[in-house]
Amino acid sequence: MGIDLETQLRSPFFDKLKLNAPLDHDDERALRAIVQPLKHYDADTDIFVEGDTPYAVLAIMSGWACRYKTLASGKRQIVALLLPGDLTEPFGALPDYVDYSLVALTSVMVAPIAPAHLRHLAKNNAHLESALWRDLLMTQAANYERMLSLGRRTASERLGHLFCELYYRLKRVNLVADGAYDLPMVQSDMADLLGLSTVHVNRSLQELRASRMISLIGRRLKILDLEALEDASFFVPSAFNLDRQQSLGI
Amino acid sequence: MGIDLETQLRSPFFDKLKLNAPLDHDDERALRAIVQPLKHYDADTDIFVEGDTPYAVLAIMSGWACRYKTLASGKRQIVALLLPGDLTEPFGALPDYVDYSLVALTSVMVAPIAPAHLRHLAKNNAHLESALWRDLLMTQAANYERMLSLGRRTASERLGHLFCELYYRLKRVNLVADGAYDLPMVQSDMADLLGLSTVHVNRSLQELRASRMISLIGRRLKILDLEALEDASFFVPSAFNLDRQQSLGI
DNA sequence: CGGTTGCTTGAGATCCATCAATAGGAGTGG
DNA sequence: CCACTCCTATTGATGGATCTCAAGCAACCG
Repeated sequence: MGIDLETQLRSPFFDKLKLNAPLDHDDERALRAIVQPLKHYDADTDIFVEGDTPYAVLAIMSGWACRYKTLASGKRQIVALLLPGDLTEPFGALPDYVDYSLVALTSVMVAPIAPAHLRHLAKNNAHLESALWRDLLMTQAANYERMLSLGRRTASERLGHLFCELYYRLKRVNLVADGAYDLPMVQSDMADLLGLSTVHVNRSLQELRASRMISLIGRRLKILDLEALEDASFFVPSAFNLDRQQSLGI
Repeated sequence: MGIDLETQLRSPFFDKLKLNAPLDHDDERALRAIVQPLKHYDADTDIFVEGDTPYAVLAIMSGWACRYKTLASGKRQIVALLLPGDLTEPFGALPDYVDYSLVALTSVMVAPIAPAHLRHLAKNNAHLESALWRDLLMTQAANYERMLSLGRRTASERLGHLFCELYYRLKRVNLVADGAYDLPMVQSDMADLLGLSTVHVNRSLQELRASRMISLIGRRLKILDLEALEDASFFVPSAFNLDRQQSLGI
């Protein structure tokens, strides 16, 4: 219950929930009470792998992680990017075993939470319940958008769309400054996320740079012309912003 | 409360939930009590379209529907197939508006359910709660598999994988007889689902027929060699069967 | 019957993958 | 501080998977 934990929990996870429903200090305290001691994972280490039984739902406190699946042929597909504030699983349940792997893309701090505790909390706190469901719906919406990218967008559209998505998701948790954010992925990661080859990611990246919509130097991505990028990649911000009202559909 | 409604609700939706947790007649009755009058949609009619506010979570009682998104360029991507027993949305929440459309692929009967009622029911019935969450996890698993297909499987692998997926999903609700099931999709639907062109779906279909793994005549698909088809399309049944135990991960 | 819808086939174009090689850091050890 | 290695980014050349365009054909239907 020290300042340390409080500071860390206050950060992205609770902040993001607060965008979904009016939560006050009591809600925050209730949530904090069920968080287990934070855990740390080094970059490029597995959090769990295919076949594991997850020990808790993890709230990402800092750093990036991703969920991926592999084919027997060796091909890899990243199916979700987990950013600060994200939950690794739906808040109310844990599978007995997972059919995918979770890996830390950077050094990561996570807050393990027992889904049974979260469900219990939600049962007695309508605002929190609403916020958690809303978060789940947004995650689903992002999944559908990714399918649309994989199935129907061209390579540079996929890249552009990804950068827009990250822009909005990171802005929600205050990780965007001056239109720029850290992008701790190598090109082969982007390839596995977007269903492309590394070489082609490289070339598409150059297109986006050439048309002056983004700059990517080191691990820093800057969006130079958001509107143009959105148009070019068929990005619709509203597809991610489900939180128009506070109601939860009776 | 007539026999009619009882018979229909007993069918796929409740049956599928029963596979996830031990539910008895009382659970069934409680569930039936919150179902609103069934609604019917003709084939090829919209259930709702982008921008609509959904009036309820719909349990598909019979027939097929699908969720799709479109790009400004006109390209279409089906992001989910909704089969008998499926819920159109996560059981606990409804978005204020949807960024996709829902269309009936065949004549469809749906049971509208208010998520607030479903949540309330779940709060007082641990088995039902468990079954609903488990169902949600399975839906998620199917989504991840679809991403893997779209990103990393070849055309005929995608088709083969789809037929395996449908085989297992339909078997759960007793819609498979003698290794065969009705497939009420035209080739352009499959194309939009798998991120391919209609022409290429046609050609890949011929490959699968030539290798004697399936037969597709009229709207009836028969799996001739399940094992071969699974191997050829990197299908892993366990990726869809999350229901190994009855626990729900504390 | 004419019209529509879905399936099939051919030919050519395009996007993207694969293979292979080079180059630029960043770290490491001597 | 240099030699070495590893990792990532980059570039070129080639091939292949898939798309697009276009046409023909069968089944169905009012």
